Parts: sequence; C-alpha cells; structure tokens
Amino acid sequence: MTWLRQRGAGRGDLVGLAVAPDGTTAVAAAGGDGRMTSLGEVAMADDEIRPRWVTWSQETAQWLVAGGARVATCWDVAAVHRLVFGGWRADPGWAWAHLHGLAPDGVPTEAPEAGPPDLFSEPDEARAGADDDPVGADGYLRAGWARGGWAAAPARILRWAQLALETAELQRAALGRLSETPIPVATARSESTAELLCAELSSDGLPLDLAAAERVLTGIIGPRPRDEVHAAAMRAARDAEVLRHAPGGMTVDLRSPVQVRSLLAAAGIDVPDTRAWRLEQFRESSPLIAALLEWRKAERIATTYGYAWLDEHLDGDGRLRGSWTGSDGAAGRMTASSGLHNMPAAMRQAVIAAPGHALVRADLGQIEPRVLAAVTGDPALAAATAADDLYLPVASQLGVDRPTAKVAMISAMYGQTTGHGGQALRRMRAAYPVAMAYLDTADRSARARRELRTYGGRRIPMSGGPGDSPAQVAARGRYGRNALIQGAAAELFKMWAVTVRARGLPLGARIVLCLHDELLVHGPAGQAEAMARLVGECLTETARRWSPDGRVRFTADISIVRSWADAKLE
DNA sequence: TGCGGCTATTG
DNA sequence: CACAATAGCCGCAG
Repeated sequence: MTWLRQRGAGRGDLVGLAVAPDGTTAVAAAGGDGRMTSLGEVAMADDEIRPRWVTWSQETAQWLVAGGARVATCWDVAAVHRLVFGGWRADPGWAWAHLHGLAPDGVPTEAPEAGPPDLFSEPDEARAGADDDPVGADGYLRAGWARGGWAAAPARILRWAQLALETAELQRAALGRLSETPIPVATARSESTAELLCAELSSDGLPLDLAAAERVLTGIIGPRPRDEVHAAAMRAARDAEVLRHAPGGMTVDLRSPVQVRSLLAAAGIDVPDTRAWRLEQFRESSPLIAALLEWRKAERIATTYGYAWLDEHLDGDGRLRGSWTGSDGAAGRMTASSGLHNMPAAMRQAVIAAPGHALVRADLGQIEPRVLAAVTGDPALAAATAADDLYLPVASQLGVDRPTAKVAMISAMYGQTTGHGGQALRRMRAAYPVAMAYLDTADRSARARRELRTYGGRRIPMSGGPGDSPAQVAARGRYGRNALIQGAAAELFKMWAVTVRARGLPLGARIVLCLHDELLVHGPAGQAEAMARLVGECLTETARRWSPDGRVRFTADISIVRSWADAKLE
C-alpha cells in the first residue's frame, strides 16, 4: 500500500485498523490521516511494510483471519487495557474513559428507558448525520458508536480506525509512566499479538483424529451408543457395576454427592466429602469404593469428553475448535473453551499430525521458580537456574532432599500454610532472601487490598472480592503472591509463543495449542527438525528480551512427535 | 431458569 | 490438596 508508505509508515509503526463485519476496512496513519481500503491491501501492506496494526480487540483479528488477511503484529487496545488497568472489561468506551481519567461509572450505556429496539426506535447508527462525532460533549465515547454504530458507514469506520490509533498512543504513554516495571511496552506488544494468535487458534483448531478419539472412548466407556435408549442402558449398566457392591441392595443416584455419602456411610465408611483423593485410601479395602472411583472416571469421560463432545467441537476437517482468550483470570493466562485446556491425558493420543505433517511439542521446564528468580533477581536462586533440574541445587542449598525442596518452593509461591514445610520454608528465607521478600511483600499488599503489578506491568486489582475474615485475608495473600508468579510466567510464555508464531511462518509452522507452559506446533514433516530447533531458539531469544541480564536460564523440553501423547522421538 | 456446591480434568 | 482455569450435574431458590 503505497499510500501508507507515503505517510511515512514503516516497520513497527502504529497504524489504526478497523474492519466492519461486512469486510469494509479502513486504516489510519499517524497525524490523523486515513483512508478506506480492503483486507487484501492490508495483507499486502503487512508484507511490504509490516506496521503494527492497532485493533480495538480480538474481534478485529477474527475478521482479519476470516478474510484471509493474517497480519504479523498488532496493538490490541483491549489487551493493553487489561494489562494497564486490570479487570476483564475492555470495550472501547471503557478503555477510553480510563485513559482520559473519566469516571468508569459514567461510561454511557444505551438509554435503559429506550427498551429493546423496535420499529420506532431507530438505532443510533441510522440517525448518523448532524452529530457524527464518536466523542460526546462529556468526553466519553458515545454508546451507539462503541456498540457497533462505528460500522454503519465508511466515514465512521475510518474515524474508528483513527480513534483506535489515538487510543493506542495514549496507552503507550500510560505504559511509559509505569516506571517501576521493566518491560511494559514489550509486554503490551506480545500481549497484543497473542490476541492475533488466539484468533488463529480459534479458527485453525487442534488436529484431532476422529477414529483415534473414538477408539479411546470405546476403551473407556464402550462404543458409541446407537440411540438414546442404548445410551441410557449403557449408563444404567455402568451404575449397576457400582451398586452391586452396595450394602443391602441399596440404590442411590451416583451423580448426587449427598446420596453417595449416605451410601458410603451405610457401608461403614464415614467421610466428610466424597472427593477421589479422600476415597483413594479405601480403594484396596472396599470393592464399593474401587468400583465407585472407576465409575467416576468413566462418567467424567462420558459426560464431558465423550461422543457428544466430539460431535460438538470436532469439525469435519479433523480440527477441534474452541474460543481462545489471550489474558483471562487473575493473572492473565490464556484460556480456551471446548475442553482444550483440560482434555484428559488419554485423549492426547488422538491429537495427531495431519498426513505429511509433524507436531513439535515443547514444555518450559520448572517455569515458575525460574520466573521467580528472574523477576526478583535473587542471586542465589538465579544461580540455581543453571541446572537442568533446578530443585537439585535448591535441595542442596537448603540441606533437604529434592521432594522437600520442591514442596518448600511451591509452598512459598502458592502460600501453602498447612503441612510440614515449616523448617524448609525457614531455610528458604535464609537461602533466597530477595525472592522471599518479594513474595512476602506481594502477600502483605494483597492482604491489605493494595493493587499489585506483575513484572510485565499487568495490574492485579485487589479491591472488592471476599471479606475480611482471617481465612479470607489469608486467601487474598495467597492469591496475590501467586498472581505475580503465574502472571509473569504467562507473560513470558506469550512472548515465546508469539515469537514462535512469527519465526515459524516461513517454515509453514503453526501453533495449534498453547497450554500455559507448553506449545504444540504443527507443520510440514520435512520441516520438523527445523521447527524443533526454531522453538528452542525462540526461547533463547525471548529469554534475552524478557530478562535481559541473562542470569536466569530457561529450559524447554522439545520433541518431534506424531501424536501429542507420544514419547520423545528425538 | 439461574446459581452455588461438588466433582473432575488440566497446567 | 496450596495457585489458576473449564465444565457437567445436582439441589434449591425464585
């Protein structure tokens, strides 16, 4: 797009982008200049210039992907808003208000007295004309614009692209004021581009072989039921397998925890609840418990990951699709629906590379303690990261065995208070004073409802939430200390992921799954070795950018596999 | 019908 | 069974 070049736009420069649901597209360059264009031109300009496209949210990325115009990088206003201000809500009007210091309560909504749209209440976009400014006299974005009215006419789409750019520039300035965090702008970029990745993950799906998946299911819950009657009969048969161990022919609904508890009581087993870990100790001595635990496993598969799950989420092209969010929850992890993040391990053997393709599986090793070392700069802990197994040097520094060292480390990061980690925890305090002080500070701040900020600059709001009983205060402390670790790990992971996404493109490598510390990359079989090498190089590159002093070592276990479940083939 | 509790799966 | 998430079923309130 020569026009963009004429406006002086170069690699990495912010360029506003708006894509209406019908594909009408506008771009806006710095200085307020903009023009209507097409997705095809955007794709070409991305190749030639590679600006950083400013989008309002992942929705724009979804339109781009749907239109076949995948771009390299973006600045996602919603993602950056979540980073800078925290919380889930990140619509344009909300982000705008925060950047302009306007009270969030005042963000205009559609007038409630207007009621649902009908023949007599013209939507805002249809009334466009006299007062066609997206910003109202009160300084807020107008509700009609923010709620979709921007797409009503080309002039509005253009204005919306300009406004995205203006908003992004304000966000960048706000990030610059986060002086206490080391890499806020780099994090904003990777968090943004992670939204592009999410749109692609949602669109591309995870390769899952239907026949293999059905074989897994058959082995656990039997063949696909022919009809409802057959399904009910199989269910009853599974139930009967447990109930035949019930005392006195007692019949209960196994799906009701209350009834199961009374069943167990009748069998002489008194438990406060019926969770598997609690029942496990009775497995050997009680055939009823053993049968119940097996039933639970099968029931879980049948109801959540069974044939209905395949029918609902596995498409005809052999891809399991769900929706992806780039930064969800307390600490800004990626999340996915359709069970993509909690699929039973047994189902992984059905995740198989397409013909002529291979999967590269890569796990970050012991990511949370390494992240703790990096974000705190604790010298002793950083030294321990030189080892492949970080818990070995930690154990020797603490003078305990490896399992104890691991429990102590995880206790410190998660805030466990029960159990017998007290002595090891005291030694942790002596061995890693910088890291432990960081965690203690986070805990204290969270208890006092003071907001937190991760290494990458993500705000963790601590207002609201549960009350001030001792248990709730303690829980808030655990939440806070963990949010900083989990959050920073999520930031590092996403930077790694978007680096792999970018560098892997020439090889035809596509990320097909992100799982908190694990990447699954799919690509041509002939490029498998190159992809595996590249994933490792991307971690090195990311680590250097993320933790520039280089004193903390990050490791990944990388292997080329046909199926996700496969052991390493390297 | 909506929602909290319980349960299981994952990192 | 600490921290995080998604998701299904039960029981109860409205």
